[in-house]
Amino acid sequence: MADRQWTSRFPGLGALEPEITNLLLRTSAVVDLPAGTRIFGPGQAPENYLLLLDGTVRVQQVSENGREIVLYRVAAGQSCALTTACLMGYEDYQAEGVAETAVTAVAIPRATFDEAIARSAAFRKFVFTAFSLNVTTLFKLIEEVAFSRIDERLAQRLLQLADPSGHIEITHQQLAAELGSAREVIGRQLHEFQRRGWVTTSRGSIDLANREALRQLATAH
Amino acid sequence: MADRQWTSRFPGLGALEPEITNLLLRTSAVVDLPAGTRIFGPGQAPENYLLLLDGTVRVQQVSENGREIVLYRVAAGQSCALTTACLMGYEDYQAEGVAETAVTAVAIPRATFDEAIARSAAFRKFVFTAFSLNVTTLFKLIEEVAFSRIDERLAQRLLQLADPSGHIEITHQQLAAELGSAREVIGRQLHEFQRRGWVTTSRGSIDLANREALRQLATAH
DNA sequence: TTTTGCTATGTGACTAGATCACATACGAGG
DNA sequence: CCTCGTATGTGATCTAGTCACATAGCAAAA
Repeated sequence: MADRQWTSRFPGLGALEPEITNLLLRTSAVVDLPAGTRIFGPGQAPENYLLLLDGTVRVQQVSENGREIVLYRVAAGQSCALTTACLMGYEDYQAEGVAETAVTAVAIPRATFDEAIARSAAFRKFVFTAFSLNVTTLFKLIEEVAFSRIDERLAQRLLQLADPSGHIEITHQQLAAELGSAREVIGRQLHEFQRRGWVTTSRGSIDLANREALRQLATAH
Repeated sequence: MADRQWTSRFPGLGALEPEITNLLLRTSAVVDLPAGTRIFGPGQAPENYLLLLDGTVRVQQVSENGREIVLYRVAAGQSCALTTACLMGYEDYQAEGVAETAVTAVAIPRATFDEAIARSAAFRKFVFTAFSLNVTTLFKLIEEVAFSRIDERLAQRLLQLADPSGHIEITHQQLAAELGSAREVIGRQLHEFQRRGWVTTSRGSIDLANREALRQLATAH
């Protein structure tokens, strides 16, 4: 099957040494996970290094008092950098990873991962670059949470979550959990967006009516 | 001089392969940086992997509109994980690192770093563990910024910054930059702490008068 | 069809924190 | 003692989060 050749689907893995490619293809499994699967979380350390072939994984932080904030998403063609961190440092993170859609992923066992890291400069570069990119997004997130207005962050997130037709299936509560805010706040902001004609809302979904206006607000500083 | 043997001052580097230890000792320089030195920042990528022998480095995020927040500190005996990230991913971070005190550090050139990573499992583990630990602190920071009260965060930071006698040389403005808050807010909180007899303040410095009370507030959730 | 019940959303009052515009106060150097 | 830069104090106002509770949409059961 085509998945035998999955290494070619990751730009950084194209130039891999042949014996490393073979090692990866031989010892890794391609797995399918249904939407909603909890991939890792507190008390559930990931056992494999995951490369996403299809679908998206949402990584979120849940605080003691039940409040949530989405840290980042992992899309097809990316590796789950947090998984990396866990494998590297044997750290038990508080964050959890959830399959947001049905997910197809390559699961590289730790032993293979360690061996590939040890033997291949190209593989190291691939892993580190992915990891490093993610730290950058965390820095941006800290800055946004600390200094950005909630309406800007909401506009930005709506644009990010919308499908090509501008539709989003999401509740106010879920949007609040995206941004680490509160349901009422999101509701009021959406109300204002609707008043301005930028979105239309209905129970459980939102449609973008004026992406340009939202984009302008999102990039306003 | 004693610094020839600096590898022994990092627990994770004690069990290093002898030829790797030699490589590190041979090609790395021990450098002294005065307090206030900007070690890396936007447009100033670090050229070496730094291991701190003495002093502390403050890593902070500065936003476009000039607001600041301290991301973490690197203390003696630790490596600068962000430097790591830069070396790994060739990413240009927005964050900047500043020597908070006079700093003595080992500067490992990139070539040596790459070689040690390639050849030594122990060195990899040392680097990755340090990096991974730091991601954990970033997650905690995100949670605190998003969900914690400013008085709790201030109490926590005062305890962290105080010297053994409970004294801190710092202005309200600097404390605000520590926490990503505003000077007036810090001033009002300190006023309240003082009213309760937990601290005494004077121009440019603070003294802790009741650490236990501060600790209790800091760990309240 | 009507009822029931769960979930989503709306709303006002209140609190916390950030922002703005100033007013003072301190302390080193002239 | 005076001056000036920096640090701190303060009220008004705005934004966002919290709390308590009301209402609305929708689907399954009666």
